[in-house]
Amino acid sequence: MAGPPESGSRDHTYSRKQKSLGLLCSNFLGLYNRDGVESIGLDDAASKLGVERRRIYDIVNVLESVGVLSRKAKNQYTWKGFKGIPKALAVLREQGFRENFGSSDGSSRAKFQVIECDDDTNSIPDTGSQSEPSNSNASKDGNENDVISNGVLAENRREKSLGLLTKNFVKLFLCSDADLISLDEAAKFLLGDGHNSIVMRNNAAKVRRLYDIANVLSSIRLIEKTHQADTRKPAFRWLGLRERAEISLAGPPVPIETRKRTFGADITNVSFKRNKMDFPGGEEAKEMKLHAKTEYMEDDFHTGCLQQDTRPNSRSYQYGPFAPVTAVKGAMSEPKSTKRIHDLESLSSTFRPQYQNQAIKDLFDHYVDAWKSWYSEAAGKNSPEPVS
DNA sequence: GATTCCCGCCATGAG
DNA sequence: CTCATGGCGGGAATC
Repeated sequence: MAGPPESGSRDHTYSRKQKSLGLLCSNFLGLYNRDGVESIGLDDAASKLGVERRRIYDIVNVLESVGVLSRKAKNQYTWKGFKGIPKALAVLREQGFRENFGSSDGSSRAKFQVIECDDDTNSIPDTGSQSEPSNSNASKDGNENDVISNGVLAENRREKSLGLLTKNFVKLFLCSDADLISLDEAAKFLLGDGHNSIVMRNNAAKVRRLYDIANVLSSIRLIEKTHQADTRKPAFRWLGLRERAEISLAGPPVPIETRKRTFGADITNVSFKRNKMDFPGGEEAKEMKLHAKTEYMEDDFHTGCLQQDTRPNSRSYQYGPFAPVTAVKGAMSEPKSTKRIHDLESLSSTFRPQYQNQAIKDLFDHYVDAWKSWYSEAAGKNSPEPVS
């Protein structure tokens, strides 16, 4: 059973792309991105998609970082769908600013929270996500007996790399005005520092993770793989939530591979600095613009919002080289869910207090608004919006 | 030759 | 212990 599933045919067509994470992710979405789905079993996914679990972990980890999923229990994930993305992004953005992502501090060297990696001692004990300032497990020297042996610690332990890497990667886009980041730059930021030195070595090794992440995010269409216009250097372009709707609407199966630069018809692609980003360089390099890009979501909701699988026939996903595509946004034939809107009201008031930032608060209001119109438009669907 | 990145070994952690 | 999770990097397919 090991190895590729020999189809008993002269498969000179064997290609890695047929098994790429991106494609697998697309199939994954095709499988679960439809109404009624609310929980996902890893075994189920693995067997249905015909891959080993290991791969499912990869996908699920990055998807979770973007809010499409969330772990519920062992082997069980809660499906949130694309509608979970906006909130997740807002949170990431806030965190990003809270951290050092957007600071123009002269002596800021502590880039991200973790991930420094060097030759020796890989994987520094992560400082844990900044989920809550509550914990005070200062952990003095010596041995700290277990503190709160319930959950908290576990969560701390979790989130090692792929998930964290994904989050940081996304923050990079959200907290800067750059919509195009080259692979090199991203790697430099996520792996080490701008200091030219050792980093080079592990760089190559870690970059592999970047590819993994990029592939998954690409299939979600949050980003797109391209090249810098002038240089042929590979780069990632942030698409946010807009492209997605259009693509699926006009959505030909887009093989995720032949796309090279198919739709270069971007609107905001007019003039981007030909001189590389301001990332590399000296201390001044870290001056990312603080003006958050707020538009990355607003437009989306007006443009077409998030699409949901609405195929009446529930066509199955495919294993072939073609992405099944997450169907198109059609008309749901369900009665208006006025009730849903009501839920959102309370939902919003439930979440609102969480944000201290006025900006975020406003943003959130915007989402809620968008959600309302979206729901009343799409109606139907009986997934009980998982709170929190 | 350089990029891209799949495969799966095996460390680590939960139960 | 077993099983679930997921670093990590060798090395092969692609460019």
